Parts: sequence; C-alpha cells; structure tokens
Amino acid sequence: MRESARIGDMKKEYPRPLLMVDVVLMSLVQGSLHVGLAPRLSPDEPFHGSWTIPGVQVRTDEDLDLEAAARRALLTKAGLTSPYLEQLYTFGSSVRDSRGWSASVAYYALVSPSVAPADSEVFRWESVDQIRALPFDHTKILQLAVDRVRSKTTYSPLPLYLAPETFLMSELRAIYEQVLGVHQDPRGFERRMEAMGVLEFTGEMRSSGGKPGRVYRRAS
Amino acid sequence: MRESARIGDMKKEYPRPLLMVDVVLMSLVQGSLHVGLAPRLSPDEPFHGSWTIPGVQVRTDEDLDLEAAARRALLTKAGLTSPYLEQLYTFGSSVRDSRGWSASVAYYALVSPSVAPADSEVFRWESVDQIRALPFDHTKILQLAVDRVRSKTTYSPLPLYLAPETFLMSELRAIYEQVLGVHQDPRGFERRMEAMGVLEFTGEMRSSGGKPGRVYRRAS
DNA sequence: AAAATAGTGTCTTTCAGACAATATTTA
DNA sequence: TAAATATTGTCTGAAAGACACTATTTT
Repeated sequence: MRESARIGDMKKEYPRPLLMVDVVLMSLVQGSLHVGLAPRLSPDEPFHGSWTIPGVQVRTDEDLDLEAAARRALLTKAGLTSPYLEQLYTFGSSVRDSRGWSASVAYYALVSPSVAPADSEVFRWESVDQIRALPFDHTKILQLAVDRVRSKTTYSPLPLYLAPETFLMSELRAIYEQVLGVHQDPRGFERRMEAMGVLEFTGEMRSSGGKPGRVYRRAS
Repeated sequence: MRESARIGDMKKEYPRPLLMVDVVLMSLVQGSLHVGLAPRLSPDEPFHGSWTIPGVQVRTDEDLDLEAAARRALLTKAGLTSPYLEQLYTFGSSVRDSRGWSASVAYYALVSPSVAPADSEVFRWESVDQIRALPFDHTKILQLAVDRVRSKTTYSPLPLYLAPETFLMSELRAIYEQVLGVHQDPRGFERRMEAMGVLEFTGEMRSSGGKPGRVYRRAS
C-alpha cells in the first residue's frame, strides 16, 4: 500500500513517476577528463549489462533528501564519498525509460585521482571525449555535466577538487589545461588564482625536476 | 494499481515519492519585481487557503515531460503561456511536505507586464522584496529564483522577457534598473546591449517626452 | 655547465565605469 | 525658449592575454 494512503485523504491519487538520482562522477585519468561508469546489474531493469552513469532509485525509507540519495549512489556504485557534489539538472519524461514515466535528478561529482577507484568488474573509467552512446538519455546528461565543469572551470576554483591534497602551482595549472584542453598562461593563471583567494601556501617547497616551487593546498 | 506493476517484473517495488513541478512566475508590476501567487484550493492538501507558488503534481497521463507539466501549471493557475521558462533547481526530501517524501522540480518564468493577469480570487502579484514567509520550502525556492534572475541580468539578455513587444533603449534600461535596483550608466548599457547583439532596430522612432528615440524589439 | 622548472616584469588590448557634451524633440 | 530625453565622446582604471626575462634548483 502506498505510503501517502496512510494519511487517509479523500483526494484521488495519481500514479507517480519513477524517481531516480544519477551521478556523473568525474576525475582525471591519464591526463584527461574521465567519467565513472557502472554496469546495470539487475536482470529486470532495462539495458541489463550495459555500462551507464551510476544511479539509484530514491528510497523514501533510506534517503533523507535528494543529495543523500546521490551520496548513496556514489557509495554503492563507486565505493567512495566525494568532497564535491552538486545538482546539475533534472530530466523527466514519459519516454526516457522503458519502465514508464520517469524523472532523474542528475548530480555531478569530482574526485582527486588519488581516491579514484581502479577499474573492476563493477566500475570503470572512460574518457569523456571518446564515449560511445550510453543508454537512456545518459549521453545527454554526461554532455551537460562536462559542459558545466568546463564552463565553471573558466571562472571558479572547481578543478581544485580534481587535485590532490597538496600541489604545485604548475600542477594545478596542468589540471586546468587537461580539463579545458587549452594552454594556460603561467602569469595570468597565477593572477587569477590569487584574485580568487582559494589557495593556501603550506609553507613547504617541492621540486618536480627543476627549481623547487611553493606547495599549496585548497584554502578551507 | 501502480503503473509499473503492469510490466510484470519480479523486482521488488519501492514506494515512490510525490513529484511536483512548481513555477516561480515573475513580472514587473508598479516598477518592481513581483511574483505570482495562487491559493491552495484543495481542502485535503496541506496549507489549504494559503498563497503559494503555483504548482501541479506531475501527471503521467497528461504531461509528456517536466517542462510540459510546468506549462500546465502556468496555464491552469495563472492562465497564461510564458515565452521564457527555465528549470531552476529540484528540491526533494522526506520533510518538505507533510504528505510524505516529495520532490519538486522548480521552474521560473518571466512575462511582460502587458500579458500579466490582474489580481483576482485565484491569483495575485506580490513584490519579491516584501514577501512574508510562504508555505513548504517555497520561500527558499522564491529566493533562489530571484537570485538567479538578478544574476543572469548582469550578463545575459534575460530581462528582455520582462519588456513589451517594442521599447526604447531608455525603457529597457529602466527595466534592468528595476530588476537590479541599481543605476545603469546609459553609455555602458548601450555598449553591452550592442555587444550581446540581442536587439533589433524596428526602424521607427518614438518620443517619451523629449527627443524621440529608436524603437527596438528583441532579435529573433 | 646544461637542462628544467618557478616566479616575475611589463606591454598591449579590451572592457567597464564615470562623467560630460551635444542633439532633437515636446511643452 | 525652457525642459526633457536621446545619443555619443572620451578619460580612467582594472583585468586579461601575450611574451619575455630572471632565478634557482637538479643532473
């Protein structure tokens, strides 16, 4: 029996759409932006066996809110907790899922390569620039997430969440270049970071082959 | 019986959250940004009689997708079709509605004062800057919508959808000033509009008390 | 010493803000 | 003619891009 029927209202009840939460998990693998995919495991779900953006059905008894459902999707499908998780867009229509009217609240998450899980039977990374078509409308969801990340990269410190705990300015610059795919001028890059005030000098220096540079961390 | 049960799958079914679509309708009334509110009419719904952001429950038999549901909300609660309708954010939790776990996909819409309906028993405009608390989490939804509109006003031609069919540059500038609440320099304003390339000179001139100015329309 | 990387100087262009001057109307 | 509004000129400072130069370390 449906939960709301317990309230004992007189109003006619309409059939409710399926509500999913899908999470586009991104990280830097081999110097380029990758997305984490998981296989459809349930034989009774559409696209059984296909690799898709990890998602879960919202559970009224388990999830306090949508973000909690997104965290659960990340934890159960990729085995991790992400420091950056943000809502992207909600897709909903009568045709996007063969099971009937469904809506999916899409989130995107960024993790540092150091905590990115290795490929396995139930998880794998794929380069966002050479993805073949994904089931459902997941190709569109992925495209929107990638666009959002690239866009925010141009005016926000978003890529800090793709960086390890500590890093050199040149390493952070390389991350921006890998996300955007274009060269970043060292001078201007340093000025922008300075202006945003999102970096904190750890007090340490480190060399990556030549003159040692300052080691930074993300400002809390 | 639940729609998905027709599929005849073996998988256990979970109770589904309530899925709503709410629309923050905005316009310029008496020189300031206003939001359209509608009263809760059903005696068996929470906050019966209170004024809220108009919304509908997603109907699997009526709405092709989420945006169609948003258009239906606008049409049934405000009696209009909006030229500008965009998804804002999705709110969902176990506590936001007393009927149980619910999610609301919030949209916002902008209409020109010329098509804004007059106040009535079932609809009224209220200034966004002097709203008292609204039911549910509607205060938060409204705040987010207002922030979004003000933010987009600084870098996009969004306020064109608050303008009448044709207008003088000074009138459009006044609209920007009413939305943002701050003076816009005529020179810079004209330059920005020019740079965005969103205006089209109709070829006509019109006076509003002094020297006649060029009449523009939104570029298609 | 040579190679590699870090860090800084600075020139130029672009753009936004401020303010002012000029141009045409209506009342 | 006076008042009102439209339109354009231009000065200034901030920010972005491009490029080069200096500094300090490793090999």
